[in-house]
Amino acid sequence: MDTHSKHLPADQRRAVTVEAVIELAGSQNPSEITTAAIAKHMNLTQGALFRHFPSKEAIWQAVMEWVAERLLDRIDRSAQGIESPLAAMKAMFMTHVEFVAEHPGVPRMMFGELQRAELTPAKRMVQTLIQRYGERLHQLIEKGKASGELSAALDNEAAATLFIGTIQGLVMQSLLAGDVDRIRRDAPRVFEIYRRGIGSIQ
Amino acid sequence: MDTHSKHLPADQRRAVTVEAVIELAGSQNPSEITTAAIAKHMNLTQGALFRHFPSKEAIWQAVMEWVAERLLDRIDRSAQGIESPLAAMKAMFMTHVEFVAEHPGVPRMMFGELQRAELTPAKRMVQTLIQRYGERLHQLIEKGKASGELSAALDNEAAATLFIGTIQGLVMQSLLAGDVDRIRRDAPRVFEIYRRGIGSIQ
DNA sequence: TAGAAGATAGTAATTAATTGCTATCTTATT
DNA sequence: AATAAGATAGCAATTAATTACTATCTTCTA
Repeated sequence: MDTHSKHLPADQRRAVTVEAVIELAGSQNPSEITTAAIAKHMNLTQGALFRHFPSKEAIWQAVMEWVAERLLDRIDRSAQGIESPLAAMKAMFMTHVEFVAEHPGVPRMMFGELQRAELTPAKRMVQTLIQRYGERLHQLIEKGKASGELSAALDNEAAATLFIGTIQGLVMQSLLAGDVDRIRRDAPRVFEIYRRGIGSIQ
Repeated sequence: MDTHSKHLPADQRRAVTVEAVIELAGSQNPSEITTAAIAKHMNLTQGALFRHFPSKEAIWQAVMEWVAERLLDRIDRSAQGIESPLAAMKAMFMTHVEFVAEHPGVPRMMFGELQRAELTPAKRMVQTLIQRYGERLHQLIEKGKASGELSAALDNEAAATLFIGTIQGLVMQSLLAGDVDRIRRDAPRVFEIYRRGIGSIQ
């Protein structure tokens, strides 16, 4: 890779663009990322971006597709082959946290996208991502109840909400502290409380 | 209120402005609220706003001051006189949730402000608000450990992070569902899991 | 296989629209 | 009448998108 030719095939250029946005979102407010900033970060002129995307909105959609694909794939693989539902949930949690620590702009972009009044393609993508995420959680929770690892009286929806909220809380703390690595350090400690909250035994 | 006179004293006009922003943030992306939209929502011309605020940044600072003042006051009063630390925490939680349900734009503005790269006055205000919020939590947690209501092995910081994250998760769910009232309905269910997570007994 | 022809990708400059802010004039209140 | 508050109109800067032109790569034919 890194052929020093400035000309890249369209699909590669699109991939580089997505990566550029995700990198930028790690260090600045996602809603303030301009097409000029994106282009500059990838050593391209602003106008050239529109050779590969019809609009800025389309860029954001591509970014969210990238996120949804990668995140779901990674959490699926992390839980695979783990017999205990609780252990699988912890693996999912840690993998998600690792993903977020690698790409701190991602959760902030997602939250920002959800805020939009209009139902943009990117927002719809975030919605289906979280929906699919929730399906994974519900399956594990049900399995956990059946195996007795999770409290039989557990409220499934609330447990799923709190699972995701826990990560959101970690993101918020890292924003407060201005320290991304804090997420990795705090994640196991916070999950331990969550685990006690949903588990059947102490 | 609602004196139909168009001329308002400066302090009242500032108060109305803050309320307008908070209302708008409840139904649209806070980062996309323009001074023109604020003015329109309060039946004023855009330029007139700058008679009362030196800059847009100053408006946001005023909003955050309003939020910090009200929120801290309400959670303080809600916990006052409650002997049990756990019960006090629940009261705080429910009061906070009620505040958020009344002003759904508030948590989204706060999160959005934390994302900014620059340290704006509004961002600084959010930081101190959350810091003070954390102090309240730490006190209650310590008291809860002493009284035996909370697990002695509980990780204070993690418990505080999760407390706020829990609310953030509820906000996210309401954004997904496009239904603010959902927050009120889900809050007790989610808190119950949190309570199990930090409590000493089942 | 050489090279013309076409397709693809990039540049630089420009445009239309938006936005925060200001200067000037008008109206209302006390 | 004096002053505070608001309306109107406009400026300067920013931003997404477009356009005319150029550079580079690919493919097909002689």
